[in-house]
Amino acid sequence: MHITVRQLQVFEAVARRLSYTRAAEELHLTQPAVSMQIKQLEGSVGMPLFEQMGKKIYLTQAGTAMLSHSRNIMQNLAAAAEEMNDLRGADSGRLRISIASTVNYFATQLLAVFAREHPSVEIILDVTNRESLLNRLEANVPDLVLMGKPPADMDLVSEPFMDNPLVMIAATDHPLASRKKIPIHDLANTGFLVRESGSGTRAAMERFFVEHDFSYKKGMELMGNEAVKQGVEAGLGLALVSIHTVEQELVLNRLVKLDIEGLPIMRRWYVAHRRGKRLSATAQAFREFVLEAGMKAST
Amino acid sequence: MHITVRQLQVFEAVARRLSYTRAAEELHLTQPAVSMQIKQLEGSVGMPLFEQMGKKIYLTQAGTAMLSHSRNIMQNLAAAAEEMNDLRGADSGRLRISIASTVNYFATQLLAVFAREHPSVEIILDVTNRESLLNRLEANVPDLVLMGKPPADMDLVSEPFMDNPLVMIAATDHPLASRKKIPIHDLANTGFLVRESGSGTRAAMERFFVEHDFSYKKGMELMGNEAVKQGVEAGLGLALVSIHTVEQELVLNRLVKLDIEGLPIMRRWYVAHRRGKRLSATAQAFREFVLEAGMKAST
DNA sequence: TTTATAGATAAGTTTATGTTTATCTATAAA
DNA sequence: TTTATAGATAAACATAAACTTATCTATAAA
Repeated sequence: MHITVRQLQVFEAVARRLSYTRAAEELHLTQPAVSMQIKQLEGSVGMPLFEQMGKKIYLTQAGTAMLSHSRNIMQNLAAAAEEMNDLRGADSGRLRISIASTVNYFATQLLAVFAREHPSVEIILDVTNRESLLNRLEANVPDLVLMGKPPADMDLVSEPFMDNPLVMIAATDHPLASRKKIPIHDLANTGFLVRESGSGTRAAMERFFVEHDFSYKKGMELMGNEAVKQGVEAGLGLALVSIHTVEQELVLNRLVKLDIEGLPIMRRWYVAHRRGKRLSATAQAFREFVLEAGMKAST
Repeated sequence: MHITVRQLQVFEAVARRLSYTRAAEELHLTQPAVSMQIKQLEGSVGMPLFEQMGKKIYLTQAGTAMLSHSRNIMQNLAAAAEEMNDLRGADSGRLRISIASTVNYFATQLLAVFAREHPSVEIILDVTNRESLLNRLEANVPDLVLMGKPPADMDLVSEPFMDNPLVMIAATDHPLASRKKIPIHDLANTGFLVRESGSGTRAAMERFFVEHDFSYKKGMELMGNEAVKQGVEAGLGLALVSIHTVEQELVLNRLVKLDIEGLPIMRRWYVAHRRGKRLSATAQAFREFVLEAGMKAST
C-alpha cells in the first residue's frame, strides 16, 4: 500500500472542513470520490482517520497525527514548486563560470556588471589555466567557460564574443617605436620574448611568422603574460601579446605598440559549454550578456 | 502542476544511481518506464532535471534542488508511516480519560498501574462532575469515561467493571454500632445526611427506602461525599455512601459501618464510550485493563 | 412520522500508469 | 571500423487509479 499526494490533498480538505461533502465541493469532486480516497489512505495507514458520531465526523488520534504530517508534506511540495519556479527565471540560482587566465584581464569587469544586474544570482568564478579548465569542463563543473579558441575534439558549443588582437609591444625607448608600417623582416635581428608552449598566444605568433616567411630569433621563453610584459619593459626584447593584457601599460606609456605590417593578428575569445549541457535560464542570460558585450566592444 | 510520490521515488533512484537503467533495475521496472516518469516530473517542474553528456547523465541545478526537496518529502512520508505504525500498537499516543468525581477514590490508583505498564502513553485525566462529564462526552473529548450507570438515552457503549456497594455509616460512638442485622425500621427516628439531588448515590438510597417501605427522616442535604462523611463523623446523622469513599475512615475507626438488613445496595461502576467511537489500541487496552482489574477486585 | 442530509456502497467508465517489443541515436570501448 | 551500451521514442496492450452515477442506510430535524 502506498500513500499518494492526491490522498493527502483530499484528506487535508476533509480534515479541515470536517465533512466529506464540503471537501468534495471544494475539490470539485463527488462525495463518493472523497470517500474512496479516504478509505484508501486509511487502508495505507492501517487505522481509521475519522470517526463518525451521528452526523458529525471527528479526526481520530491517528487522523490528527496524519494531518500534521500531511500539511508538512504539502508544504514541502509547495516549497519545491516555488523553488522550481524561481529557477525557471534568470534571477536566481547559481552560476558557475570558469575562465582561462588570459581572459581574466577583462572578464572580471564583465562579471561585475552582470552581478549588479542580477543581484540574487550566486556567481562562482574560477580562474585557472587552460588545461585545468578543460578538466573541469570534462567533469561538468562549470556552466560556461570563457577562453581562447576551444579545441575541436571536445564537443563543445562555442561562439566567439570578442576580438582579441595580438600586437607587438616594445620598451618605450625602442628605436622603431615611432616608425610606421614596419615590414616584419626589419625585425630579423631582434630577440623575441615568447610564452610557454601550449599557450594559444605562442601558437598564433608562430603561425603568423610562418605565414610571413619570417624565422624569428628567440630571446627568452616565459611563463604567463605578466612575465612577458615585464621582460619587454626591461628591454629584453619584443613580444606578441593580446592587446587586452597591456591596455594599462600603453596608457601609462610604460610600453609601446609597434606598427608592424600584417599586425594585429586577429584572434578571438569564445564563450563555450559542453554539448548536451542544459543551460539554466541564468546561464543563458549570462551567455547572451557576454555575446552582447562583445558586440558593443567591437563596434 | 501535479507531482506524484511515484515520480519522486523514481527520480530519487535515478539521481542516486545517475543512470536510468540502474534505477529501472532497482525499482523492478523497464528503462522506458523510468524515462517516462522522469519526463513527466520534468514536465511538472518545467525544466530538465538531468543533462546527458556522452553516456553519463548529471543532475542539473534544478535537479539538485529537486533532489533535496524530494528526499525531504520522502523522509516526511516515512516519518508519518512510522508514527502510524506506532499508533497501531497500544504503547504510544494519548489516552484521554474522564471520570466522575465519585469514581476518583480508586480510579487514580488504577491509572497509576496502567501508566506504569505503558510508560510512553500520555495520559490525560479529567475528574469532573457527572453533568460536565456528559458534556465532554457529547463533544467527543474523552476516549473513555468511568462513571456510575450511564444514562440510557445517550447512545453509549458501556460495561460494568466493578461493584460499588453502598453501605450505611455512622459515627464510631453510635449506639447501634455493634448490633447485627438491624432491621431498617429500627432507624425510624434517626436523621439521615443525604447527597444533593442528581447524585446517583442519593437516587439509589431513595429507591432502597421505597422498596423497603421505609420513610426516612431527612437530617441535612450536603454537596459531595466528603461533606457527608464529615457530617456523619461529627454525629449529625447516618448516611448511605459508596464503600470505596470510606475505606480509610473505617480502617482508622473514625466511622463505622452499620449492619442493616438488606444492605449493602449493590450498584456498579461502568467504563463507557460513545457508540461509533474508534478506540485507539491504547484506549482498548485501557478498557480491558479496567474490566480485568474490576474482575479481580470482585473475586 | 416524514423529510433532508451525510456518508457508504456498487457498478461502470475514463484516464493514467506501467509493460513489452522494436527501433533509433549517440557514444565509448574493443 | 565494429561492437556494446545508454537512453529516447513509438506502438500496442494490460492493469490500476480516479471518477461518476445511482442507490442505500442512518441520523437529525421538521
